[in-house]
Amino acid sequence: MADQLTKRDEDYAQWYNDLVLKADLAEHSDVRGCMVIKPHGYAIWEKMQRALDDMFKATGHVNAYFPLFIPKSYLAKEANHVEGFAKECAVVTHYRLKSDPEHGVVVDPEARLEEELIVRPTSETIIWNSYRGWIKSYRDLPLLINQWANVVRWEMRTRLFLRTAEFLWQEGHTAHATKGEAVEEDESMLEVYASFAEEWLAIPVIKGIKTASERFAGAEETYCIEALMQDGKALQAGTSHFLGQNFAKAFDVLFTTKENKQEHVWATSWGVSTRLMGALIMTHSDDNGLVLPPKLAPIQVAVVPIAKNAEQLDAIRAYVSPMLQTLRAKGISVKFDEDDTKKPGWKFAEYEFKGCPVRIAIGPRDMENGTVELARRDTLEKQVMQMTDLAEKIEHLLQAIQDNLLQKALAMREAGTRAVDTYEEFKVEIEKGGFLLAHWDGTAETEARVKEETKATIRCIPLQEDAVPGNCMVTGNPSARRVIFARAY
RNA sequence: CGGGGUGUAGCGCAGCCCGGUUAGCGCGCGUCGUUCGGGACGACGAGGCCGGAGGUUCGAAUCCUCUCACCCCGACCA
Repeated sequence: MADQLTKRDEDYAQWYNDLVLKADLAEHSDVRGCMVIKPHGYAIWEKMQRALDDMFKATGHVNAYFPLFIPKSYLAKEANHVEGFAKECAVVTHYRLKSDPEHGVVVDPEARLEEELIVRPTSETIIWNSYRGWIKSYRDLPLLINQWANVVRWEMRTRLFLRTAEFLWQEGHTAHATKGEAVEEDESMLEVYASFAEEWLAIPVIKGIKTASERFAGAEETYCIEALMQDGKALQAGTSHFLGQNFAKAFDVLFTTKENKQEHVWATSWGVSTRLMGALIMTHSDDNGLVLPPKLAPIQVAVVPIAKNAEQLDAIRAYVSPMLQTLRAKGISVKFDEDDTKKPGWKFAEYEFKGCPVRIAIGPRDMENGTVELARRDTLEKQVMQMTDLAEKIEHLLQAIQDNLLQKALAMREAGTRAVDTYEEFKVEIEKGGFLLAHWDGTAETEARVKEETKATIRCIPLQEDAVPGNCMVTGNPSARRVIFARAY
């Protein structure tokens, strides 16, 4: 892995950006830090949304929608929360424009809002303000709500999908009668994210908890899934926060227990964003462009006819149409690309850029032989195949590609994960990228020092039950278990 | 907010130092023809207030002043 990575490392950002553009997923907007998600990119996101939404529904959650604007006073109610987000909030101060002879259209100074509105960077505050009115009794609990929305965080520097000023996400906000139930919800949603990442995105992830310094602003515990990208950097792919009673207290959300006592409810919030698109792109792509797991590919099979004229095209269409019908009947999305303004070679390259898992080419030669030429995107292998039972073979092939991508990504992560025991060794190894498993004394001081000196952060304290005690690589003090260090996006 | 850089056709750039024909090139775009099993080729064509304002000069993309915008490196971050 190391070789493969260092090749790309220096201009990985450029490589990534070019790839997003070539694959026609998204582009930078003229609006500062914002992104235009193009149809191909959005189609992938929609597939993710649908899959996740089904998983949320299956675990008892329902969708709702809350306002984009948050009164400043709401945001301020939870001290840690506002402190964490204050530096990156877009603020609405006026509600009207007026025309001005000299400057065209200007903000009407008369129309200043009495209380500024914050464009939501996340929705805990506005949601908990509503929950106060919804939760009165233990009979109202648990409250399990998800929202699909956009949020705005005024980031200094942005990168397509990975960090944009506005991004799309889902945020779940739940309320529970007991701490145990809330923690259980956090863990179960983390599990949903982890299995979604592996089964759909074909990205293996490590489940863990964040250290205090990496924790969500306002949370008592932050659970996360962490993935390793091809350039050796880590990416936080999803989070699930145990909010304790912090928001219930800040917003006076009390319920009556069976014993007729008043208690604050326990809260969780959890989310994944369009950043998953970035994870998807960085995990599987190669130098020929995007590589999509079949389950998320808007077009799973592209069929390219090779015809010199309209008659040949008609013949090819007749030749393949039974197979196309069989594929479609199996729920496989197929595109028969008869655009005659593009040449076959152009289309081959284009479908590769866009990550289409399976491509089929059919020309006169195939019609004579009863064959097609089939190319798979993950391995770039091409083979001539008989038409017999082709639809079944393709169905299995799509599954095989899905599995292969996960295995490849897993192998990459395993190759990039190693244990280090001394800080000297750590400093050398961190330059090569990857996940470094090392002992840590549990203090914020040590964590900050490592970050300062090596740019590596503790990605998470893994949840796996394989804790072996040792001594901190920096201070030599006792450590309960190895944690995962990496440089991160 | 610090430190660097760039603004010339839809995109990517050259020209600027050393002022002087009608401002170029590649990609893309349009028409026609030949092509079509891995991003075809030829011919013709369309497209520019050279980021903006002021100045110097007979003459400014080019020199000077101011201004605006964007990009990169830091601080911040899902």
